[in-house]
Amino acid sequence: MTERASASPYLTIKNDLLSQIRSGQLRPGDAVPHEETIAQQYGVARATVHRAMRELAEEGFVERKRRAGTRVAAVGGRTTKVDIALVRDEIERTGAPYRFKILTRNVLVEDDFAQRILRVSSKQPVLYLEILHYAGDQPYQLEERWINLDVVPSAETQPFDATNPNEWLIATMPYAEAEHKFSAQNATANQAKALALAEGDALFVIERRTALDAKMITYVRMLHPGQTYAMAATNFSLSTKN
Amino acid sequence: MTERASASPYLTIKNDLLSQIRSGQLRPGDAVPHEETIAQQYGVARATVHRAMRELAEEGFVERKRRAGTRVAAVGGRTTKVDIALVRDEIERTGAPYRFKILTRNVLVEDDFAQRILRVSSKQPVLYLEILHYAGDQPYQLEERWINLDVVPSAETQPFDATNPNEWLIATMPYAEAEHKFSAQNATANQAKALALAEGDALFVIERRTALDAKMITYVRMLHPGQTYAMAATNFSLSTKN
DNA sequence: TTTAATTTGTACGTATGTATT
DNA sequence: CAATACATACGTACAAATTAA
Repeated sequence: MTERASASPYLTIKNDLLSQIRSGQLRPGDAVPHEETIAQQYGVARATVHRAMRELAEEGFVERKRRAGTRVAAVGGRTTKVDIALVRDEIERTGAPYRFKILTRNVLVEDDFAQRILRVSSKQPVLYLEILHYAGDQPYQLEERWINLDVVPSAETQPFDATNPNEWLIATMPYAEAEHKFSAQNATANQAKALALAEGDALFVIERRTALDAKMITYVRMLHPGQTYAMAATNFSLSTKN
Repeated sequence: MTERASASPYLTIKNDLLSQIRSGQLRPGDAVPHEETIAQQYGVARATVHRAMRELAEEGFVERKRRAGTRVAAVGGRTTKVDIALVRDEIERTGAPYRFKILTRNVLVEDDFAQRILRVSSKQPVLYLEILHYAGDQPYQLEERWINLDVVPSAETQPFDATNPNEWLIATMPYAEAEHKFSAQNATANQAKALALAEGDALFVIERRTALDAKMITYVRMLHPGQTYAMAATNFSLSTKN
């Protein structure tokens, strides 16, 4: 009930192999026939088979080695993809109106934590912000953000009234590299108050460090009520489209 | 300071474009030259350029439409990859010896929650397990697992003494499809006791539903102390190897 | 509405490079 | 050192989608 309409030959081959792997006809460790062999079976060029196999390898289903050939991968852990959407999109997708409020805003100099996390020297100023994002009247996310003013000096005078800091930063430095971490924390008194929770309630925390050219741009903690928030991982699956 | 040793032409092109996007020479919405144009610039075949562009599109950096051409993607949210390793691997990687203990084991019939979560009818039995995974003497993960005995009847008589249920299931049904969810919860009294925490402490929870051919195989909750556990997301980045 | 032009998407067959046995 | 099987590349061809005339 899965594989239908396999338009292009390379997708047909890819899906056929995937079915065999899933159904257990091909078990982990088993050898997959050579590209040339498969090409002849299907009456296609080797390049076509190659593409199917390359994608299966990228998605972790098979392992390929020159001379040794292709084998079904030993399973082990799983890899999933996670989308970290813009808060605004996330909220608006639920139908609720989005708004945000800046709770705290100040420039830190000689602040130990800021210096360490943004890897700046003691003289360099860092902008610290606390922002609360609402879904309608419900607090949805509390954002704690540090911005390296050495790299983005214009942030210091930005009003952040129409556009929130995250979206402003993205517009300013679109393709910086990001690194994420997920964890769980008990809400501090302050955090609980902002999010309308009780102190100690579990928070789902996303941390992000953003850098460009080895220079840290910003570090942000996004805190969500653990009861209501859950992050779904889109599962690697059968190759439907392309 | 990133692109060096760009072996193959297609990687050279891919990295060059990526640098231009990151540096801001190409901004979101900007048009990228046609494959043919780039091919001539680099003196390569169009297929070579095509591969570079296709991968950039897969990774979300550009958007391509026939006839309309290729443009740098409007940024929006970010996508990261998350590895959910086997507990044993995760623990052994820290250097600590791994062991596990089955705390609870019973067969549920007519259990509302089990029926709903595994989508089974009221007559079908479900195996319920609570397993504690240790890193040395420290409890590392509390696992709550439901197994659909209709699909995997042999689980009922499995001793699970040498191999833990997760690894046994993977060996039995290697390439089932999985769906993950991450969240934060406060520890119940029982959970806290098992994990040597205080009641109410924040837990980082990974939930997984595994299915094969539209039949649910197992549902599992993996609970971790929020203080010590953190999940890192490997960031999509500059195309280094292949 | 139909038709043509453009640009990406896939495929073919061949050739050569490269890691591994 | 040779043989093997994957990895990349070339040039050409045609299909499919989309825009413009």
